Amino acid sequence: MGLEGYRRRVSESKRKSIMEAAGAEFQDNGFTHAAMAEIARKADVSTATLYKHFGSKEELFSSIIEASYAGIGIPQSAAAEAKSAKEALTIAANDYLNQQFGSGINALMRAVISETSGVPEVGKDFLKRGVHQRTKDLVAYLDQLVERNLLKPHDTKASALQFGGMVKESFVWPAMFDPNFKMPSNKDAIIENAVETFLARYGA
Amino acid sequence: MGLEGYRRRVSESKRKSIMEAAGAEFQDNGFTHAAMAEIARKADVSTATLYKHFGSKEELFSSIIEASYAGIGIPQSAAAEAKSAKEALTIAANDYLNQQFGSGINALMRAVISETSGVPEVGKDFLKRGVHQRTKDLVAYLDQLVERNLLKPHDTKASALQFGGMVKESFVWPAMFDPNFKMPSNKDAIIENAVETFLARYGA
Amino acid sequence: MGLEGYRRRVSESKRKSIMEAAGAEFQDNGFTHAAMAEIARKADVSTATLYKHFGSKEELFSSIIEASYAGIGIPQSAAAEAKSAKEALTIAANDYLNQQFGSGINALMRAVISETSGVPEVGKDFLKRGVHQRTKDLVAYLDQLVERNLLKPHDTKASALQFGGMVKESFVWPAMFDPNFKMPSNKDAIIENAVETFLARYGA
Amino acid sequence: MGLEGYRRRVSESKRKSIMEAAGAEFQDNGFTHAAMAEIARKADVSTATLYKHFGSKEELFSSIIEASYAGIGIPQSAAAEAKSAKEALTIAANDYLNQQFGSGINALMRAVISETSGVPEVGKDFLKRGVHQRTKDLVAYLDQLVERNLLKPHDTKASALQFGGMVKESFVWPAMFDPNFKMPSNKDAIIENAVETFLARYGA
DNA sequence: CATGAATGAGTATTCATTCAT
DNA sequence: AATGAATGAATACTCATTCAT
Repeated sequence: MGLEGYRRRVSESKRKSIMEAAGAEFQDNGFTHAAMAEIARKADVSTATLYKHFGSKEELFSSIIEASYAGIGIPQSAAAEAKSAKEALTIAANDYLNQQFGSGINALMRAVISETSGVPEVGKDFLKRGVHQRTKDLVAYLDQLVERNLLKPHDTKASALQFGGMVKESFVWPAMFDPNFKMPSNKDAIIENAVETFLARYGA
Repeated sequence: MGLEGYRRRVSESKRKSIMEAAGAEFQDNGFTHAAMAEIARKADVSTATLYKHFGSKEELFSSIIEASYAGIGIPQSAAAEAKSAKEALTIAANDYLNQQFGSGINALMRAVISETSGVPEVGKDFLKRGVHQRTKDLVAYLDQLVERNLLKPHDTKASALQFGGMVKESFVWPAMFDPNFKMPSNKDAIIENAVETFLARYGA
Repeated sequence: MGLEGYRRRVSESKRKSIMEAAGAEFQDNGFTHAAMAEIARKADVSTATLYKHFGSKEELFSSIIEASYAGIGIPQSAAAEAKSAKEALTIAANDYLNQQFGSGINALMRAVISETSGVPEVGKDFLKRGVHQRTKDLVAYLDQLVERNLLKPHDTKASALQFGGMVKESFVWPAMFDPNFKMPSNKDAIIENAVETFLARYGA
Repeated sequence: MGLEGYRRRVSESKRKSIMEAAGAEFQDNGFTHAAMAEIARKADVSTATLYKHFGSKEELFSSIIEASYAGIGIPQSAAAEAKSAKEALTIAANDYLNQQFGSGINALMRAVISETSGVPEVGKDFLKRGVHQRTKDLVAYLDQLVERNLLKPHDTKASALQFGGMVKESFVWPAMFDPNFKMPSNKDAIIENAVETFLARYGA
């Protein structure tokens, strides 16, 4: 019984270090230019071990993408606790951006977009499980605010896209074209401004 | 004299056919997976001729990108002629989307984003001469509307980004992840909704 | 005592299942393309156990080849009991072909031939213990027929090769180049014809 | 016009050296263990040039096989000029063996047999265009001898196989299992013996 | 000026064998 | 004695770019 446990521990540790190495490599070089040998080297395993864990480069990439979804989402409790719609929306925007910029998701998005011509499923999958899922989270978040009468009743599916679009435009979009993009110093002002436009129409 | 003229014409005709071939190839396959040999074949020239005209794949790509900017922009006259801010904004949004989807710019954007890790200049250049330029156009457009008192005086640099973000979110962003993305049937409603949110804050 | 016996039985049973799995794999895929991991999987043992029993792929292959010799040979009694040389030779030819096609020897022969460049000993061994041995059997068989005055006295070492060659030419040789080779419908006629040519010279 | 001619000459010379190198490599190592990089090295070209000439390893192999057929066959004139059936058959057997052993066909046959499990078409093709073709040549040869009344009228399709089988048995068959197989010193006696058995039945 | 054959560097994947438990 | 995870060496094929004519 110690044997199995030992093996599992070792195996999981290797798997983890592979995923870390692969995440870094894919973020740095995109899918096509990432090299399996380099990932193996970074993870300190042989290429054969790499292939034992992940049957192909595509499979490894998918795992990385999938892992990047995990733990993402706006904590819905924030909507319940915020004192005002403005506060709630500011929190949501900041959470979103922190996740986007903190977990290398920007770079992964670029990698996914790169492969979209060649392997459309990857892009569609990402859209569904990543992008759309986050929008749904935001919709639920807004629904709470409506329920608390902090926002007017309205089509939150549409307004969530508007709010998301306004926030992305100044941060995520430029980051797609510039890997060295840094958060602008007036980040808070931009967010506040977007919140105000949103509230001008949907505020209670 | 006549000889030179002949040569120039031949050369320009080759250059043109190369650019057409390259544009198609880059749109179809992205930068990395586009093959110089295939571009030469499509353009009916030798690879050596290709390299006589464009020193490298990157240079050829940049030329394609640059050409894609030309003829792009919202006709500013529309702002002057529109009867209402609503009409003007609706026209602007539609013009933007028609250009984006009609000239293969979506596919080129994906290609640019793909190469951003490897060749950051291309991305920055695109951002500056493509994305930002179009935003500036929109700012000028909004300024006209302010001047005509169809919009409140306000920071049009900020509001242009908000309007652009709301429009892109539902159309351009999904297209980045799905090369087969088609305009949704409720396109007009989405645009109208964005316009209304915009006017809720900035309308005169 | 009981423990040892148990262990031996288990070990022998594993060895047997390994050999069965290996035989099938080598026949299907030849030596080079047979995979040790697949043999282990089929035999339901670990690769390490496989290597405990057979030190290397070559050794395992040799064991398979060796086992394929066992039980092969023309029952010499047939020569004593046959009423005529014709009958005896027909029986010999049929026995030979039944063994060749019935025990997967054709496929193993292909496998041996494949490895002859890389591992010449395997080929030589097969030649000596397989091919030549069967010729010797046939020589002894013919000698009996000579002794019974059903054949003229003659150099049976030479004539055995001639008879074997005539039989192989139409059956074994094509099977070497075609793994799906099926016995032709006129098999009996071909054998009879070979027997007659043989008897034209060596018949009593 | 000199340009095209020059290029063709260079190209053909490269192609020739590739085929020589490939022939040697395939003969030495069989198909699977032959390495494209090694062939390129031997031929003093880059691997890319190799692939310009031959699209894949399989294609290269097929070309080698095909080339090995060319120039093979018994000169039919020998049948017309020989004074006796014995002389004609002896010539035929010797021609056959000289070609078989002189042009590396033995080694190529081993290579073909090796790939038969994995790629059955290669084996079938070889059987049809190599083995069967040579048998047909022999049939035509025998038919001439029948016409000249040096052989009895008979089924030459069947007898050709018998003669071929007797000759192969002592020379080609052992060579399949032993790459270092050398012609035995009593080669002439073996051939003579086969001829005599043949003539015992089919001689005029 | 145009050609296209040649280059060489770069990469995903497989498999016999070993070794810590 | 048995396991199965880990190894590392080996290999076909592609593509941007150059150069002799």
